[in-house]
Amino acid sequence: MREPVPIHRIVVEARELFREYGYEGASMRDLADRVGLRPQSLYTRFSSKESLVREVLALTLDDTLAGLPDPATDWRAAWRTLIERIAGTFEARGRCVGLHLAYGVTAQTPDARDAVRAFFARLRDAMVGILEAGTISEPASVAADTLAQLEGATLWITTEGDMEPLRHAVERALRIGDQEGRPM
Amino acid sequence: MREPVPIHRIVVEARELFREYGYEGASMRDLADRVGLRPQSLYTRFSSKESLVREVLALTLDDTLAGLPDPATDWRAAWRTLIERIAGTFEARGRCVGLHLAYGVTAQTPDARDAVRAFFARLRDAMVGILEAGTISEPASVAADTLAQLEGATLWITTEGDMEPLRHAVERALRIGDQEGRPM
DNA sequence: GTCTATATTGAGATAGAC
DNA sequence: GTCTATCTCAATATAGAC
Repeated sequence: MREPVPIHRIVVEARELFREYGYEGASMRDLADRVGLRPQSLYTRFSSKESLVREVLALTLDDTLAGLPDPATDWRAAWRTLIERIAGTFEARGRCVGLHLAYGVTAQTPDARDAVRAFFARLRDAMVGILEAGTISEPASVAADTLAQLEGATLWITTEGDMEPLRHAVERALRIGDQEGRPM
Repeated sequence: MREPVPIHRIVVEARELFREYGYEGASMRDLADRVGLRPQSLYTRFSSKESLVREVLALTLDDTLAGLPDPATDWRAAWRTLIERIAGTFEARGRCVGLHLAYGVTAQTPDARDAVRAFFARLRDAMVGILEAGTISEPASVAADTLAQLEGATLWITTEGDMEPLRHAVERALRIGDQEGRPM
């Protein structure tokens, strides 16, 4: 009798594969190899490869938002922590699993597509909540723009290993609210 | 005797497939169906699926840069035309084939990876040339940041159909040089 | 929960006729 | 340049024993 592989471990490894290889490029075989199982055994834990997308993004959203400083107490601390968590992952891993999946899921995988949409909507909504606590004007627009700028900067990490655009995006994000009304 | 399929047509269709489905998700079978050939026939025109990446990106770079206004004469016209070409494609197609390939090519496809690197480097260099004609400070940094912001905005087009972040990125790009020294 | 065995499908690619 | 025929491999997924 061997120890069952913890489900959390499987999802973490699936995330690495989706981030690096995308939805189509990641295989159940590769995932099985990483966790020391036969590919068939994964199907007793997950009904399909597609269903893994929701699990991966739920874990990622939790990693990103869990234990943030309370925006009502110190919105700047909450904002800074969130931005640095996102950017920190991009620096460490070189790219964003959510963006790779956003581009990679299609009409053939509607459940995965819905999970991706929900992931980014919730992330943006969390950002909006923080910006509202800081009485930033047009928080929905600022949140979407900020996330887009962080995501876009991963282009240069993945192609050239250049972190500068990401750092610039972080600096712009952290300057939000310094002087309301300043053109961005 | 039937008319041979023009090679340009094959590359254009391959671009559509790579943009929508990524490198792994696009198949030679799908491409053959689109151009009315058997999959095997594609191999008399292209040595491999991987080699299509370079063709697709060469065509895209040409589409993007051909016939731009001369920066030496009117750098703002050149800049505006270039930004609007890039953003126009993103609006029309919903996403960027270069970004999808940047995330999708791996160490297993080194030639494709190199083609992607070269594509973005040349695009950035073209932007740098225009900004230099406008005596914009730190042109390399501004070019990379601008392209990153346009690319990142496609996240919201692909997930929610929201064009606003892209339009904001365009507005920021077109404001470059309005007053040198202004914080971005 | 994991295994062996297997089904099914589709991928990229090559050989040789026309 | 395109075709038919074929090769080889890997993908997702299921059935049933332990």
